[in-house]
Amino acid sequence: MHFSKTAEYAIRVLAYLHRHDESSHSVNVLHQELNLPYKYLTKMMTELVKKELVNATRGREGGLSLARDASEIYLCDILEAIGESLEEERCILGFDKCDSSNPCALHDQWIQPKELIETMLTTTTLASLIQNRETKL
Amino acid sequence: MHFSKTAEYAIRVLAYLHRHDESSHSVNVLHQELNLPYKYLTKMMTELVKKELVNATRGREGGLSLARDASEIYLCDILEAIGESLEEERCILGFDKCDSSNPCALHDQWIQPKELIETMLTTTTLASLIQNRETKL
DNA sequence: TATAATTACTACTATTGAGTAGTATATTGT
DNA sequence: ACAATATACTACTCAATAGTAGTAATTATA
Repeated sequence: MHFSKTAEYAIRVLAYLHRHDESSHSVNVLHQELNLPYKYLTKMMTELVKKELVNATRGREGGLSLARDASEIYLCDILEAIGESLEEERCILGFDKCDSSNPCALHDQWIQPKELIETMLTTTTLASLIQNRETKL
Repeated sequence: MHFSKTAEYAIRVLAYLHRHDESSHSVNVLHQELNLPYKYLTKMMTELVKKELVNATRGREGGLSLARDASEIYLCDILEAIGESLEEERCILGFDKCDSSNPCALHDQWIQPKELIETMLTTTTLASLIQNRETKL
């Protein structure tokens, strides 16, 4: 019941790019500032570029920056981009079809936590993440 | 953001044992009734026996049954038994120390969903799972 | 006592997520 | 032009979860 490493990394990197959006940043800088594995990051960032969440410019003085306004990048967009969509329909016990008219044994108990998680992921933007105070990235 | 297969299987099996607690049931029966992989089940059940959630009797006419009253087996006990404890302290972004005085960027947003999940897992018992209506296992 | 039915044990294979290595390609400053 | 600094690509290794195979140990019943 937690995010994948990749999800952790992606959220932290994108939040960093927003918090320091005065310029672009190389993978090497992100690697050092956020203490994330360099090679793994390059791969992940290439993916985020393909999914059009991030702009990349090659060559000397190149680097990475957000492709959209931070107020328009939702956490669910990030998960989607790394191939971990919300799976809103997925049953908590793994059944193919599970709804209130044909529920699994855990259906009722899972409704509330599930909805809070979904609300959190679909309403939280990168911009809202860092507005109030200094937090760890 | 979902349970492991092992967690799904364990919850379903234990709920089944409760729902049909007039007798014990062999792994073979559980395998057929719940459509779970036989060999994988034997391994998992052996583990649940060691963790004293399940009683096993060997030999002909043997089988498996709940070791405690279903009203005293909480979902978090099941997760604990299969080696997936709640990790209440674990930070959603993976930081070692993360609390309200030194929060990660997602700390505030994660508090509510996290608490609802924990409440669900620490208050839901096997007995409460199946009391009202017929649900899928 | 032999047999069938059962759990328990040891040791594999398969798949996936995480991480590494090496190199090709692009861009900019000198 | 060239060197330095970037991203992009291909192909690995490593670790954990999921699942399989074979067999040993146990026990009730015929």
